Amino acid sequence: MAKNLRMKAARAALDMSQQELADKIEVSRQTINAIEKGDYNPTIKLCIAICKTLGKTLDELFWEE
Amino acid sequence: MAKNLRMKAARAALDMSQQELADKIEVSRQTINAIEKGDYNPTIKLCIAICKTLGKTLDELFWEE
DNA sequence: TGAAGATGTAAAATATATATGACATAATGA
DNA sequence: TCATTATGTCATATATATTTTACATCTTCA
Repeated sequence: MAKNLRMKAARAALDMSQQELADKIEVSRQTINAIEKGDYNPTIKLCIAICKTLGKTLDELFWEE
Repeated sequence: MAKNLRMKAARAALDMSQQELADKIEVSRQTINAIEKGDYNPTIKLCIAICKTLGKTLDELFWEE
């Protein structure tokens, strides 16, 4: 999978660290890191939690043409 | 998790059985059934494959308010 | 009737998402 | 210079998504 730069950008726009995002969603920092890096194929539930925390929708952060 | 009736409806609109959808995506029929039934927390990759096959987007089939 | 397709469901096995702990490096500020 | 924070990465362990096989019910059609 490719890097998720949209997620990284959305997080940066809120001045939030990977650790802060991980804490809010209650997952490990490594999970957030791996998703942004493109190593993981996260579950829809986690994606939705990330989207809500970052104020984005699934299509905005995770849709692929 | 709640039943995914939007997915069920989108599939029905294309007159596609769970088996046909499963074959196109290359997963088991039980996986499709479980997702529609709400038993599973599928991966984003699988959700995207389902969306593309059904002509919908992530927000249309999997977003939750 | 009864055969076949569609769906729901369950148990056991396998694949993989995620956690935990640890270490390294770069950037920043005291 | 040093301490701290943010990030990247790895190895091992655990939780859970998914497969496989199987069986049951319901509908529909020959």
